[in-house]
Amino acid sequence: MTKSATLASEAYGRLRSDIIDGAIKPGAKLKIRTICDQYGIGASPVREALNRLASEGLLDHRDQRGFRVHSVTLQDLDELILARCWANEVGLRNSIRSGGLAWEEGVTAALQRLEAIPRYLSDDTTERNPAWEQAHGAFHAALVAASGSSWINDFCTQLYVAAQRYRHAARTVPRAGRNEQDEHRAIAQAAIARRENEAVELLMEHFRLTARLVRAALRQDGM
Amino acid sequence: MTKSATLASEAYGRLRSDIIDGAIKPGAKLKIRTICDQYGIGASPVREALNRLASEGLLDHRDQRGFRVHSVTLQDLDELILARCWANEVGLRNSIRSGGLAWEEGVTAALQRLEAIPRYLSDDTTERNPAWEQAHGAFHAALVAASGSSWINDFCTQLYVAAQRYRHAARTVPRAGRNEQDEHRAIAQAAIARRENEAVELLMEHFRLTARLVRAALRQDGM
DNA sequence: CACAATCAAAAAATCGATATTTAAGTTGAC
DNA sequence: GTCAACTTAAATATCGATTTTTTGATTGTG
Repeated sequence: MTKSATLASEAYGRLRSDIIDGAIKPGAKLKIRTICDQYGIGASPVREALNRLASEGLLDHRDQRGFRVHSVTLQDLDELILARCWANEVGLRNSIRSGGLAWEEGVTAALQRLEAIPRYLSDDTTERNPAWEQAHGAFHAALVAASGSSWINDFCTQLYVAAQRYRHAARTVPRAGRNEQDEHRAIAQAAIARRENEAVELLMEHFRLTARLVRAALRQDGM
Repeated sequence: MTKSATLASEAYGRLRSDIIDGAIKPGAKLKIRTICDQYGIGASPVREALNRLASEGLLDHRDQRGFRVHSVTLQDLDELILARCWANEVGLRNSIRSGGLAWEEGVTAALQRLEAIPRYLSDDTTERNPAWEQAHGAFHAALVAASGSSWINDFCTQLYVAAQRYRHAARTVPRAGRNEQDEHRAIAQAAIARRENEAVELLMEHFRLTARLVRAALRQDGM
């Protein structure tokens, strides 16, 4: 399934998933020895994986004191959303201005794939569908793909990952009659039609709505 | 001087400096064994350092094929400047709007420190002064310190480091009657006086001017 | 009772050796 | 002469053991 060329990369992938999914809880300490035992991998590869994750902001690292999962707080959420809105606004505006046919096709294709996949595995919204999450990330990446700067694109995906962690950290996010599919379609249509301000506004609202729901859920969980 | 708690962090710091300074050339391959011999450090810490640097975009890494310094190209420079302008624009605008006394003091202090340090060690602009470079980075960080999002701040410093590498890669950057000190002071004054648009415009021009000089120098060096 | 100093267990960091993989150079067939 | 298959040297990746540091508990002291 996940066939990485090196054990370090495999450990990186698995840890990353576990952190994003919330299987490893925010604030939790990652003891190297424990991970080695669980994954059946030596310390060196695990260590490399942890170092990479720390550079990406998923983990905190202090010399001689090990690694722990970056904690989730309401303030961090605000800071995250701020950065996310900024990066995606820049990325989307530039893509709309200078994106060519390839960009349009990318957005359309990503949207179709997203709509073809069920959001949850079962009906009761408890079991997330990894395939959907994958397609969702690809959709948001496609929107800003023609930003003109790979730095911006990388930032967007990095922020997307961080945000995903928050969504999953909030145990019970109320769906509140929300229809994400409609939002996605509206954003994509406005973008491809080159209605810049409308597209940006829709996308920002998309982020802010998610943020509001997550914030409420976090408060309820006493955080 | 550079007293790191762990060998991995020390290797990270030294490699980072060498890469930014251009002592290790863009595109060069980093053989782990060689680094171990040079630094007198084992493979594990070196490996960790390399992994961190790769996550930050200073190195390229492919499984089983080692690490090499991310190459410098004219296109990459363009992409870098674009991202840098956007990130710093939003950082500065937010700081000017919501920055308090602490922010003002930070900018003022950083400027004073910068002006007190000579740009070059000798008169002929060949030998850069590390202390100045340090203060220069601190100044630019201070400008955006009150952006309201640590993500944005981190991105700005990351982009600053990447840009520094380009400045150093261009062997002979003509000074062309430029007075950086004046530029810095003008930017700081406009920012603190809350003249938002003026400050942003000055900062952007500051970046673009550097970019033009570097681009010209790179072309001359046949790149 | 608070506080410092000491000690022991746990965890992080590091090293040296080994196993795998890639890259390069050589040979041989067509 | 070209290209493929083989061989060898170099480099990456990994493991297991050792060293160093931190943490938490315990003990003794003011």
